[in-house]
Amino acid sequence: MTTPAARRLRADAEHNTARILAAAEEVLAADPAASLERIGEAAGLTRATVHRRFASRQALLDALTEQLNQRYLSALAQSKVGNPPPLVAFRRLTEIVFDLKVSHRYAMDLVSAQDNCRSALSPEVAAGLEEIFAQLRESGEITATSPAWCRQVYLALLNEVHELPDDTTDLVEAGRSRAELVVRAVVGALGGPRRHP
Amino acid sequence: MTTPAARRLRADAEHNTARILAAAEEVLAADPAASLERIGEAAGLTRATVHRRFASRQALLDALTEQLNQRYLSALAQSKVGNPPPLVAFRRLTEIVFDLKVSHRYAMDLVSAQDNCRSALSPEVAAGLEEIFAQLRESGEITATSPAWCRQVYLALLNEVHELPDDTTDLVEAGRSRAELVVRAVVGALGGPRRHP
DNA sequence: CCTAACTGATACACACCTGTCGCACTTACC
DNA sequence: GGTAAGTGCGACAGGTGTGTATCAGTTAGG
Repeated sequence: MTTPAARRLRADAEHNTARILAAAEEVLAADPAASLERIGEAAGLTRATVHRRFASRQALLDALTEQLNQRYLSALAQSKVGNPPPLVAFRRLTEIVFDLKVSHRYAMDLVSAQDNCRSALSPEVAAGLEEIFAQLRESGEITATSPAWCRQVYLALLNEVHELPDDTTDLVEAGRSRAELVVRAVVGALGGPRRHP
Repeated sequence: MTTPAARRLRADAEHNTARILAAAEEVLAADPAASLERIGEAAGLTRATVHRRFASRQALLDALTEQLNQRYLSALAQSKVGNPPPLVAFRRLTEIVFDLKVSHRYAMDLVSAQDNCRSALSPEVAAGLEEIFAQLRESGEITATSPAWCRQVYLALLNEVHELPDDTTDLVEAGRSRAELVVRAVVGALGGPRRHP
């Protein structure tokens, strides 16, 4: 419903909707309470045009979350090409999603922030993540069983690594990328080498 | 500066400031954009009175963060009585802070949400946490070295456990409290039994 | 090239929040 | 019990964001 698509938009109009979404992501990441005026300005458009593409502020936000869910799905698909071992797939996914975190910070916060015990994460994405963690568990990488717990820990640590200051002493220690740091932390948090006898 | 204290308030007035703070926590936790009117209403007071106690909305928010920082300090002190081993102190701290998370959810989000790479967490609290993690590292419980990383991972996982749905399958598995779950996850994430050779 | 689609500009109505008064009334506290 | 402090009520001014509408000008696309 976010994209009525009753009739196809003209090419430039469709291009502008993309610019609005990009501008919204950029502006709202800096200030979640930014007005539609500032978003339009950042997109090089007028507030009126923003309203023409998105009936309300909420509609714009919904479009942002939908866009992010699409990229999530794409990331999940990409991580599974070639049927790699679970840990490799997980690492691939983390690298892609980490880039998403950089370019879609606000949308990710929006999706994670549930209003009433309800996450905006699409069921398909949730299922994809659940599958990843199920495979990690089957191959003995983790021991945690609750899909919700695995998912939340993953997204939370991803978030923290992204907001980590630039004195990356821990990264130097590990000598790897930030994605690798996330993978290790998540695996550790979810019971890597099971420690309770 | 949050509490001018030029002259002591009358007893009932001071009592009302506490009610305002409590109401603010409750209302803002449900809706971070709630108006001062609704906060006053929840406190059984008028908006005018809220303005009398707190010059501006920002002043009220500052008072909330200051209050939370005080409770943080208290929690840190409580966790260290009797000079327990680091892991025990850490577990105690987690239990207390977990209760804080329940009763001061909005304030904790407020403190964690840095506006410009700047956390509202008081330096004293940050130092206290750093000390805890330093002791955990010295006793071999964790391997991570960056204080910021440890702190962020800790608060993030605490947050996720709190927002965990009620189907606590993982808790049943562990057979322990939620605080115990946090402790294990944090220790695991921060390199419990060091895994890289 | 010509029409339909799209945009910019502007204005309006509406709603909400903030901050500040002033005044009558109630309450705490010496 | 009397005084000063505190509160409720109402009102006002100022600001900001939202959503809608109109109209003239520009651009895409058959």
